[in-house]
Amino acid sequence: MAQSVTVDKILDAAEILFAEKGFSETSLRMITSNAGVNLAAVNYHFGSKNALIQAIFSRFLGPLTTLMEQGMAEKGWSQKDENAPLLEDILKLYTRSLLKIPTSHPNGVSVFMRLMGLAYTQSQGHLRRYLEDEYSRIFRLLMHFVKQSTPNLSTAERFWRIQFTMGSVAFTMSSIQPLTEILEDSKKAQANPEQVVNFLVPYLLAGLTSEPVDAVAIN
Amino acid sequence: MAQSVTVDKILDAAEILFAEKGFSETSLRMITSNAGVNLAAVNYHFGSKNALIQAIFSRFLGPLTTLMEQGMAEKGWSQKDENAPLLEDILKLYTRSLLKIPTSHPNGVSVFMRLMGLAYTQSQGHLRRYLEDEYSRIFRLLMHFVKQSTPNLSTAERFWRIQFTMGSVAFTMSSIQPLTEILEDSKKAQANPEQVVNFLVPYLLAGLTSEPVDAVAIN
DNA sequence: GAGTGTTTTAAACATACGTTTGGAAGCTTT
DNA sequence: AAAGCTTCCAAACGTATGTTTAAAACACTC
Repeated sequence: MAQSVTVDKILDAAEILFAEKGFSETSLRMITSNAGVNLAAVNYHFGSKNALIQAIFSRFLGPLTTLMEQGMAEKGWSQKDENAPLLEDILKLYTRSLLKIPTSHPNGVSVFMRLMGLAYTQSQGHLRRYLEDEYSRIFRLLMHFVKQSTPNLSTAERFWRIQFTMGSVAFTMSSIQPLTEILEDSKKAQANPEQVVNFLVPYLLAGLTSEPVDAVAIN
Repeated sequence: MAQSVTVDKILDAAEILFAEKGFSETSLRMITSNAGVNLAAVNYHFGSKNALIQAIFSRFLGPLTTLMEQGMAEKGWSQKDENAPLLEDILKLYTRSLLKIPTSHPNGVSVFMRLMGLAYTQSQGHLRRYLEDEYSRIFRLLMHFVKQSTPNLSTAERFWRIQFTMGSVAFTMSSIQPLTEILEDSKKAQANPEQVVNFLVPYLLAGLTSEPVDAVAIN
């Protein structure tokens, strides 16, 4: 199980293919032939296709959560603390952490951004369970801060605004732009991740902090 | 090819299953057994699984585009017109049209909202081609109005803001909430489509109309 | 009610998939 | 260099999939 060359070749190839085509639409034969390894290698090294999918997610979700926890610690955020962080800082913590990963990562940011989006939309039961088991703690913590920093929102409106926000993020991450090729400007708007995040954060912030529709909650 | 009972039973069952599990994850055997028809019925009536998928999309995309074109006509919007419609009205036209469909539709709004989301995220080549062929006209028209009504945005920033917006919409429509079950409040926030749209439109509007990051473009 | 076209049915077909197998090849340790 | 472990490989396995077939059942016209 030690970091073999084959394991990495499989991970690199699978990551790209999954991001391009989705999980069910990508076969082990495509992956192994792209990776230049034997078909049986996946089952030998990972056990199953599902386990491979999970391995791919932990390869970047591990570093991501580490970076975010470090960031929270540096800023002195704590669950106990009464003072809420600024919403803008929460968003920035997330996006900055995301942008920090790829230096060590073979396939660039956009690939696992797209994977992140797939994790939401492809309903793969095993993946959902795995992600909940492994990463729900940091997710809940983040949500705690969001809740703290938006006290003027009703529970329902906050829930939906978070939903909308995650939608933007997840979708933006699908840089493959399935339908949106129709937009004539899609070629002009080059997909430099940092630039995109520059646009994204203010956009989200405006939506999240806009005047509530609901009656203000006591919370 | 006339509207047979079998055809409708297949469409109704397939719609729900596709929305729940995705296209590749739903087999013709699931569909036909849920619909209570013979396995061969799909190929007999539709020709192929892909054709069935397309048929499902035209069943609600047809009415949707009709409603939107009617709405545009009523408001007197025209491609030639110099006066841009309000961004808010564009969004409302879309969401209101969406909410108007289900009266005639067997499976409620949220099902084809979810399908709409799938259309973006599942990259099914044939679907993309089909949607582009059939519905790119109305889509481009809509984008024309959006461009008109946001003259202060640079091409790049407008592109990305539209991208973010479509992400929110597509994702919101996936009401199955894969990962978001983690949000404790997900049960409290009942998914009444009209209420969701009430939250959604102002949220999107705030993001779209917020102060540009880019230098203002001449356009 | 015989004849004609349409729809339904059970069965089979071909193919692609994830997984397993048993032996060969490659290392490392002795 | 033999032994023991790990990794690789070609082949096969079982299963599930979309699709096709040919006959049966049905519906309707004349």
